[in-house]
Amino acid sequence: MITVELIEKYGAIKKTFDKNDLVFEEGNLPLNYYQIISGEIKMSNYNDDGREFIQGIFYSGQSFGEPPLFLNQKYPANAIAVENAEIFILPKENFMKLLEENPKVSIKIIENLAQRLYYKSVMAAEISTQEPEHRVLKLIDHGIAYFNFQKDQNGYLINFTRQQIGDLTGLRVETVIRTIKTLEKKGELKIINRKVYR
Amino acid sequence: MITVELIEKYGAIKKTFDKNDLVFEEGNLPLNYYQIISGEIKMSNYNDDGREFIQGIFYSGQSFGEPPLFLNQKYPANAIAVENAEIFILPKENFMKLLEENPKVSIKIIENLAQRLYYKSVMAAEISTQEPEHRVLKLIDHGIAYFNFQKDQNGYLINFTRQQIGDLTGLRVETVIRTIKTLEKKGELKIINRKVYR
DNA sequence: TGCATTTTATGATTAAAATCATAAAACAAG
DNA sequence: CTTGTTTTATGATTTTAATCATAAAATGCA
Repeated sequence: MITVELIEKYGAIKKTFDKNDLVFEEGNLPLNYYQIISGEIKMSNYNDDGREFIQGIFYSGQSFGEPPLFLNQKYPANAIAVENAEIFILPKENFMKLLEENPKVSIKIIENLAQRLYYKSVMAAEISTQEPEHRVLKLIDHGIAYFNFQKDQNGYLINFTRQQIGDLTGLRVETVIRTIKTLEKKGELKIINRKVYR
Repeated sequence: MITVELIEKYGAIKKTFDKNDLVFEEGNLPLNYYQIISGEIKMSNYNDDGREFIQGIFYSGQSFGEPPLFLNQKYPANAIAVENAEIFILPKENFMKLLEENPKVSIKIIENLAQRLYYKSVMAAEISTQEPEHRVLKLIDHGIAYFNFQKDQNGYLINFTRQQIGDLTGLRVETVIRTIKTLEKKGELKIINRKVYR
């Protein structure tokens, strides 16, 4: 998103996070802009009985957690490292200064927020009105376009666990397992030693 | 929100829409920036068996439909006038020119997108993991802060129909009616001749 | 290499919201 | 004022995904 040169010029520091480390926590006020150098970060909520909902998964080069930063509101979700990660951390004031002095970065931020809003619009409609098969397929097809799924001779490898698919679509893991099997029977996707291809 | 002076300077035209008129349709490519002068617009989807999901409701002064405009993607939902409305329509090229030449407007757009992303994050988590009472209350409390609910001696008047609440939370109208009654019994809200107060 | 944990899997049962049916009250339009 | 439509309401029934229980396979790591 923001080039290494520019973000470092404004005083960003690099920080490493181990797997399962918390980057920030639901309810806290935002102090920084975060941009992933390497690794994988998920943003998620837990309801009262511990059930998780994954808001999104972010990869190298992507930023996350900006909306509350712009609004001075508390984080609505947690950010957790799914695997070891290295992240640029830029204090809010420096970030705002960077934006002011580099109007083109604003456009990048807008495009990024627009992309995420688009994803949320599509998935919100899916989750609230569509049945499991439709939801899972939509998530997978979105993932092919916007998450970093790799294509090989079997098609696109959907490298999410059944649990992750459930946490992204609001379904329980058993339902996802059964749904994926049904979708395979219908020829919508392939299962090759437990991995899902589309 | 772009000032009347500025938006007109860049060639926006005013257009009126009657109740139930379509402003744009799901699947079409965006050509314009839209900003409401007066009236009320809803963005919503219909699933295969006609069930509606309302993405958001927008009021005077607010803009809508920008994400696909920035991304050159098809609209993921329809925009429909809930009541007679007047809207500024600014062609994409003019809008982009306006943004380039007025960097402060970019910040406004960012804040607006951030706000909508925040709402979607909160509601997505609600819809996928919370039970009806929790969902309905969350929507109402969000509405008090961000939709234009009026306060009187009974509290905030939630001027949504039960059907609208259902379409915003992914619940059926009968479920909303029963849920609201339960919430009243629990003292979370008031029902005064069928109107809901909080 | 062995052991603990995670992931995938499947069957049986349950619970909760959707669906179906029906109607009264409120509101809007002519 | 009358009539048609929308909104709110309630009871009975059904459906579907969640839950519960259990286990094999795969993976991670000490």
